[in-house]
Amino acid sequence: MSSIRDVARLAGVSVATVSRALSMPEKVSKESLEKVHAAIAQVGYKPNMLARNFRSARAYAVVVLVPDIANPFYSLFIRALEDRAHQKGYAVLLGDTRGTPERELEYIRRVETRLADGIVQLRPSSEKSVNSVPPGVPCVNACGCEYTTGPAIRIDNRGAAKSMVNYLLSLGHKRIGVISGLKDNPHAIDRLEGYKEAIAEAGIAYERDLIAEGDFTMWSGLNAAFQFCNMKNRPTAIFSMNDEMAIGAMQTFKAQGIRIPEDMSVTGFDDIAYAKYCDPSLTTISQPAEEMGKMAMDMLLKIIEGEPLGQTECVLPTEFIIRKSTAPAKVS
Amino acid sequence: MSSIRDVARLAGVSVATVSRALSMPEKVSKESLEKVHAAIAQVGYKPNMLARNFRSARAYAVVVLVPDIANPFYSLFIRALEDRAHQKGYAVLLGDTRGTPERELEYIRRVETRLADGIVQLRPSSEKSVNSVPPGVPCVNACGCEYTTGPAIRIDNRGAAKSMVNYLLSLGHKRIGVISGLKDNPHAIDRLEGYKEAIAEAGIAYERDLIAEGDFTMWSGLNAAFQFCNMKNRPTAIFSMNDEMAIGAMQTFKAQGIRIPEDMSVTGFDDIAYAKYCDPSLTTISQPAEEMGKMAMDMLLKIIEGEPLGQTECVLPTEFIIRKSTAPAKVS
DNA sequence: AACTCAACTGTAACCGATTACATTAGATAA
DNA sequence: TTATCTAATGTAATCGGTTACAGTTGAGTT
Repeated sequence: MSSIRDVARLAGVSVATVSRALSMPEKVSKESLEKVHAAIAQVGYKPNMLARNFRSARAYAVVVLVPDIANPFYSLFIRALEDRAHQKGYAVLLGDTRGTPERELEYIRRVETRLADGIVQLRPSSEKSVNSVPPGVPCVNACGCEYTTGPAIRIDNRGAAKSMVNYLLSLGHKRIGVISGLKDNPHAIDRLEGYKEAIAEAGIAYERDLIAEGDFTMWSGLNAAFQFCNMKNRPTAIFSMNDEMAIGAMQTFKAQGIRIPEDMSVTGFDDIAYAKYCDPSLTTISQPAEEMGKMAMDMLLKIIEGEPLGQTECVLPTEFIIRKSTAPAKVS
Repeated sequence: MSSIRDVARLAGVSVATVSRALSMPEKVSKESLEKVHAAIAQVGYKPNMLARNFRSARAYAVVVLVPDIANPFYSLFIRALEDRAHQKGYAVLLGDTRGTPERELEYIRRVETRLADGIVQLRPSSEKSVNSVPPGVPCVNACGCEYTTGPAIRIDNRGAAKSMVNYLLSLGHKRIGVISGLKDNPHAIDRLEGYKEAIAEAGIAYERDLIAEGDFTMWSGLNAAFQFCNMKNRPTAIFSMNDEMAIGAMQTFKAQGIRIPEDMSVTGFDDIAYAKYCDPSLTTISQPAEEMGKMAMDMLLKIIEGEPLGQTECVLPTEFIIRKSTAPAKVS
């Protein structure tokens, strides 16, 4: 493999001239430039970026810590993140943690050992979080919650949940079931707050039985729905904390002969691609996944490059999307 | 930031001893080991992996070139790939190409400039492919086609397609429509071959009108289905070349009052998570995405580390999954 | 006592780029 | 003519590890 010295020798110039020809050509005479380019072409020289990065003490790479890349909301976010990173000359190291603290730590260590310059965390980290990112490690939280500390890009989970529940209330629903994420998941906490606020303002008492716990997978939504099917006093609407669980729940309801939306309204959260095409299409909240990905990357790069960031927290607007899975409550 | 020399000075040993204490502790005396570890703890030393990688001329990273990470089949594959890479101490650089040749080239260049040690290509590269990976760049093709050159992990697309069409034929269907990928997509080519073989063996003539072209997105499947709805002599079954298009097509059919599977059987390909939960659940072919991800990584690492690989092409078995979207043809 | 050997340690070269600093040549000004 | 300046170039240090090689020590052998 040819190095800058081979090129210099062949071109009859010094290594400094070759280096300058590549990074600041305006400082090099036309003749030298030509000789250098000819030599580069002749030996097929490709600069060793590993050496360059080592010298500049920058990896030009960032880690994206994600609980599960197969989750469509995350993959949309990551696609936008990668796009922006690429524009800025950074690589994206995929860190699929599968929710295990060890793997999170290993990826955080990658930054400490200089293999990456910073981290975008998609895992919702709360105060209670075990592995907090050590100080000095550039980090941006995306998809965080209200209690997230440090730079963050997020949505108003509580407000969005509240508006969704208010919508169901406005359709005449009085008993509204919830399919939640894991109890200690910060998103689940914030969204449940929104639910509680909405029903409280409508003068409806909070019933613990109406909350079914899932884990954001379709399968868990499918199971959670059974809890409602077998109830003596069944809710007439379900607020699911993401689309996948809502889609799973709709399968269960349909299989049990419960029609959607005639007998049961179902709502989701995220607006994944499939929400539009499932049967019936899903009323949901759209998160600006791509916008969030871009902003998270921009914010992280500012931190890495030592630029001041205007605001450390950025709350992006959500969009309310009404489709066919919701209808007015039947008058009984 | 502390370097190995700081640690050596503090511990009262040489840099070589510190280095050895970390990478081959059995070669270092107990006393030195203790002094070194104490010094490391005291100054909070973290080795600079950028320097290590530079010295060893290895990035310990691989690029995964993927047309679209938001595609659920790809994200499953990548999750398994990342898992294996992580086990072996390699990072995964995400290269979402969005199908543009420039971005493919830029990621290939990352390997040439030593920022990565090899490439796993998910983009189906055929002979005609514009940007072939230059010789000397370790590369494994995953999800390739029959004409893929070089090391490859793939499935028998033609055989799988043929068995699916044979199944539809066995249900009594005579007119079987196809929702294809883009005409020049290698998967689409192989799978169409399988379709043609199956109907030819059943003595059915190939009709160009029965082939609708999509692009593997749900939206394109939705559109393609209209082509069949408006036909005077409608097919009674549709072989879609992936699940997403099949799901899109089912939406169209249902919206047009065509019942599935009573009036129309629909089949998919890939067995993505939604295939099981959509309505009706989809008869499809399951690709071993995770197995493929692992094998692709193993194969690439062998190439990178110069080990001989037994076979350069590995064809993995698919699984035929019958669900509720297919039924016998109505006797007319 | 002299020799051999193993275990451990230290010195310094090395990887391939970048870049501070020194040097040279040629143009311009005094 | 000499001083001054600019543009172009070269020399060599540098980044932080790894590792070849040489050296030291002490135990075991003859």
